[in-house]
Amino acid sequence: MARKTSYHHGNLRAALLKAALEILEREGLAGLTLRKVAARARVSHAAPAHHFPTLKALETALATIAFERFRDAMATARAAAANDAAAQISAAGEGYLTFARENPALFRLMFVESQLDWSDAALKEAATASFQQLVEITAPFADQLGLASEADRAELQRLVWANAHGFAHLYIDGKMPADAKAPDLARFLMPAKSPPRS
Amino acid sequence: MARKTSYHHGNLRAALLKAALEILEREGLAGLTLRKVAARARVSHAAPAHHFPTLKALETALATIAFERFRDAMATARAAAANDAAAQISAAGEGYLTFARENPALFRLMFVESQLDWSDAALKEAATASFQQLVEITAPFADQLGLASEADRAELQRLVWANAHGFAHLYIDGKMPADAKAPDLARFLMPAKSPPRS
DNA sequence: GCGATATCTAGTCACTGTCAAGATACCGTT
DNA sequence: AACGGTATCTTGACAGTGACTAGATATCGC
Repeated sequence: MARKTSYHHGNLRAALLKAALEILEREGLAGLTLRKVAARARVSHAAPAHHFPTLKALETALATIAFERFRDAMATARAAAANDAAAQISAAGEGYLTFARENPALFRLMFVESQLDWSDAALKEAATASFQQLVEITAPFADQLGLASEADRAELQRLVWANAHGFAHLYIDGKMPADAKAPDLARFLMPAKSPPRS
Repeated sequence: MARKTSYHHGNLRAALLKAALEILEREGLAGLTLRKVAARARVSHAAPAHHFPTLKALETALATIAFERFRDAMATARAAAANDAAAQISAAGEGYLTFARENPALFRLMFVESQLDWSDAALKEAATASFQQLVEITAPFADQLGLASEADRAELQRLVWANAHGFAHLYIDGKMPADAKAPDLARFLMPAKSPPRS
């Protein structure tokens, strides 16, 4: 129950996270400060300390939420796509990019290692669950390409991830035209199905 | 002439850049502050202002230097490789990754758009020269793959870049095992020459 | 109902980037 | 050769930051 009476907020932790997400969206990663978060939650500058002892702790909690949304974005895109290896690869890539495009500040926060506390169990779990999406779609893709050895399958795994991750980064850094689409790996790797010969 | 006499430094601008690069290497991007740079150059905290009116200006100058080294890293790797499309693609990717691995803080600085002044001509030129390396190697690669349309060639271009960029980012963020190698695009896209069938 | 504890406020500290004012050395003109 | 203008550097200040301490207030267990 959010109480207006005073002093005790009711659910300050949630309110701080909400305020932080709003600031992140409006001002970007550089604009995120503990004091602004506190002010936006109508609370003194030292109030967050009890819920998030340090800025890094707040950012870690934010990243955990972000990884959950990130996973959902990929899962939603996959669910809307056909259930074959190529379509799933493309869909997951789309989900990856969509999340980055709609939440550039969050995306950056998630992937600047030194800024987060990776000893936090919740963060590790959320991140692992996200990346698991990529593992799931790569296996049938590798089968279809006839990759047998673990080394080859691992390399394909890295390729799938690097492609999605790299394009997302380049896109939010303004290095790609606004209407550029993510490279479709399936299209290049499975020429038998849809050869890029235009 | 670096003069020790006092007051006038001699070549403070260069000394500041040198100090900044050292701090970047030792303490990472978050540890880079104007005051630390000034202190390391044995100069008062406001001395940098005349050479770099703002922190962003210093970072822009650093990024310009970084892009030049970045281009050199790729050029060196390419020069040491065979002169065929596949080898050049792999070599450029190696150079890309090597630079990121050896200069993670610089690499991050180069690719956080909001932190740099992209209206700066020198920065834009250095960055363009770097990316030109990728354009050069992609053309013969596209020829060899039989890609004719501009759309297909552009998509291959994005794929080459995204793969290198994404792997580099994931690597310096600790998302890849220390001994992981960058995915070899040529190996996957030209199965006739070296099929990944292990 | 009452005390222990969780939660929040107020004040402070060192550090940051930036600005203003003044001191010092250099450089071109005469 | 001297002198004035200018570029360079120092000192001092200000607001904003994360983090810490001490104290005020509300909630919860008993």
